[in-house]
Amino acid sequence: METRRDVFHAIADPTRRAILHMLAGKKMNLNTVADQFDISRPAISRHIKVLTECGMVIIKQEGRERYCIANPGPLSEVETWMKTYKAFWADSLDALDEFLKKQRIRKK
Amino acid sequence: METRRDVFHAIADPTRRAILHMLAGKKMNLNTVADQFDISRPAISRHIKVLTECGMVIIKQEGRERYCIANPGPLSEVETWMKTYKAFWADSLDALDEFLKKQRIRKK
DNA sequence: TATATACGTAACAACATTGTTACGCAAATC
DNA sequence: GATTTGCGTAACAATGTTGTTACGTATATA
Repeated sequence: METRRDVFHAIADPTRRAILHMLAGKKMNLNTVADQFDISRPAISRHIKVLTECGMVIIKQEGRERYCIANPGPLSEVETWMKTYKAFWADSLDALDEFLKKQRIRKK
Repeated sequence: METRRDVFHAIADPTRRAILHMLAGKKMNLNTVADQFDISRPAISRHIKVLTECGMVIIKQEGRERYCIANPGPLSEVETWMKTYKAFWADSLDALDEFLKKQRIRKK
């Protein structure tokens, strides 16, 4: 049991994915982001904090404004993880296939 | 605030990723999986339940044994999600680039 | 200088997650 | 039939997460 703040954890939350969605293509400041959601600004603030902690969002301070800029970079970790096991999983899929075939036969 | 049991949530936990790692390439029954971890069998049981709920693991009952088979299929959702925003994120990267350039200039 | 704006953050409540032990039940084995 | 094995699950404690309101602080503006 420990606090986990990596990319996998960051993108696990639908609100955070929605925030990333909004930031994709245009930088926005926090209040503009918060206006699009029904939840409070502090809640959004902490979601964005989680995103910055794993590098998915970078904050650009400009006077009293803080622009949020999406950074897909850390997603490569997720991509790598998926790629790494795809070859192994192919074997699993064989086993799964075999299993499903047997099931189909049983149902006949 | 709601219970979320999708692929994103499933792979967010390192223990579950480790379980998927173990299952990649060979089906195993629950006790065999649990033996590899320091945490209790019921805990593993529930992790696997989360994985089955999102389709990442499929259970093949054989007598009193229940083989766990990894299924990478649902990961396509993650892949699709990443691909969808890559084009948009390119723009974000431009903004990020610009920001970093300005920072570099400032530091001179 | 007074005020509005754009945040961060502390303090709290509600709920989710993750672990534990204890128990139950069905399949295999004796 | 009694025991062992493989597993699910209930009940509980500890901790994490996510939301809220209330407040503080720095920057822009009147």
